[in-house]
Amino acid sequence: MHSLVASASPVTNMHGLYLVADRGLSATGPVQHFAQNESIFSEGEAAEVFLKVTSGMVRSYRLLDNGRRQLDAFHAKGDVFGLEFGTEYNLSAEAVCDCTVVAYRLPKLEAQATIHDFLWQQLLSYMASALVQAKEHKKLLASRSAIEKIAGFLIEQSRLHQNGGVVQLLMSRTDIADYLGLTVETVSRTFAALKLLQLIEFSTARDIEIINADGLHQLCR
Amino acid sequence: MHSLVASASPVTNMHGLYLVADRGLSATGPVQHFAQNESIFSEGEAAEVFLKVTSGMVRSYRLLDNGRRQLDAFHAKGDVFGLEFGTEYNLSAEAVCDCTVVAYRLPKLEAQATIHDFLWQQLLSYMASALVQAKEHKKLLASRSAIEKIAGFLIEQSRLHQNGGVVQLLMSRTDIADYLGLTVETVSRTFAALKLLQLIEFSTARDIEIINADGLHQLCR
DNA sequence: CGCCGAGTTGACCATGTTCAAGGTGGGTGG
DNA sequence: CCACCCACCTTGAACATGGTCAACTCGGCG
Repeated sequence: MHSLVASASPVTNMHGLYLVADRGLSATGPVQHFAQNESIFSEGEAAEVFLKVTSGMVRSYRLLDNGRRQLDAFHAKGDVFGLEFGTEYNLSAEAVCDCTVVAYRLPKLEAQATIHDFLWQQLLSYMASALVQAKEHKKLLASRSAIEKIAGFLIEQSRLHQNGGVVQLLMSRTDIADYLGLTVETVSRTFAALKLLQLIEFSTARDIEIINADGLHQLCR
Repeated sequence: MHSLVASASPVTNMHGLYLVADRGLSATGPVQHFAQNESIFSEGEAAEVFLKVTSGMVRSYRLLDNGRRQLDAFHAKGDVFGLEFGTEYNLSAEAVCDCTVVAYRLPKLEAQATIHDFLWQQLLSYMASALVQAKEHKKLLASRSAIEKIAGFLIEQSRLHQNGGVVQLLMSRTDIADYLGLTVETVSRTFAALKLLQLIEFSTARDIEIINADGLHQLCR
């Protein structure tokens, strides 16, 4: 389903909607580079552009009054982020690792009449991708145990960053914790538990080898 | 923000997008009625139409292999649901209480060229609403304690179903539990705790009077 | 070498789940 | 009209899980 939405060639479905890839949008400038942990935009800033990841990974998050941080999403290559429906960004975005992004600007209000069908389709496609991602994330957040969340998270990541059976995690344990609503300690312990169960293997903390994919799937149901 | 998206008159924002209410869609038939707990559609069925609530409330949910149920959303009057980007519904939908809905069908593939701008805007608006709702839901699911979740849930509900300071909950404790990733027992105990803290009051389980709204807001941060 | 951030591990404690039992209220049938 | 039922809600006690606090390891880097 996700691949459908992100597909480069037009595809259709029962509702008759085409979902297409980049057409009708022009970048506002060259590709921008951001160093690890560098801020891309912050909550409350004027949302003048939206962005697409061309390499690396971006996290968008919200800081709560109580000092906790909630990660809303990880954005990998090809993902669009910062597309807002208010005048300001309602999340902050930072580079998870060194990364590059392109910025886009929508046609101005007065030019709205000239927005073409394929641009609407384009926007709709971005929204649909975001919605699918949000639903996946909700599935993880609603799990009742840490082991289900981490198993689900690893499966999610393995779909994106699989290099010959090894999943390259670009984010820190803290990032994972804030994404799943857990603490760093629990994340760490749960990775250890999965290793004990012989479902995964790892020498370095961020290169996870999936030994038993079926077992992982069983956990996250 | 939510009100912006659902607004009946066109509004604009920094990105220059109009978000509009119903235009360009025709219902496939008369308003349909569903009795409490009646199924509207099920996961896996062909997604031939999408629907809008005209009265009452609908829940969409997913059943997991382990027997648990995850509520994806409550849909109140005006909310659109069942708008899929695959050929089948990926959730099931049921009436929370007696309710009425209208069904819509998108123009067929061959007629796609005739989809007008305002229809694209319309669809985009639905997607945006769904995305905003999903983000709110994620905020609740990521909370670390039951009391934060319930407080946030009550605030969410009070924005929809406030009748003179009293929030009318249309759904059961079980529904709330499955929506927040808790057990019925915890939901019940947490309502009792909020009552003890003098933040809410209730004689019947589903008519919740909010005594101290500020206190509730403080809890969910 | 020493520092520092990231990750891990342990012990203790708070919170939520589980299992079990009891209330409560609306609806039905005698 | 009352008695009964059943679904829904509440409450209690024991237990499991994850959070908290603290110490320790590891690897990179000046």
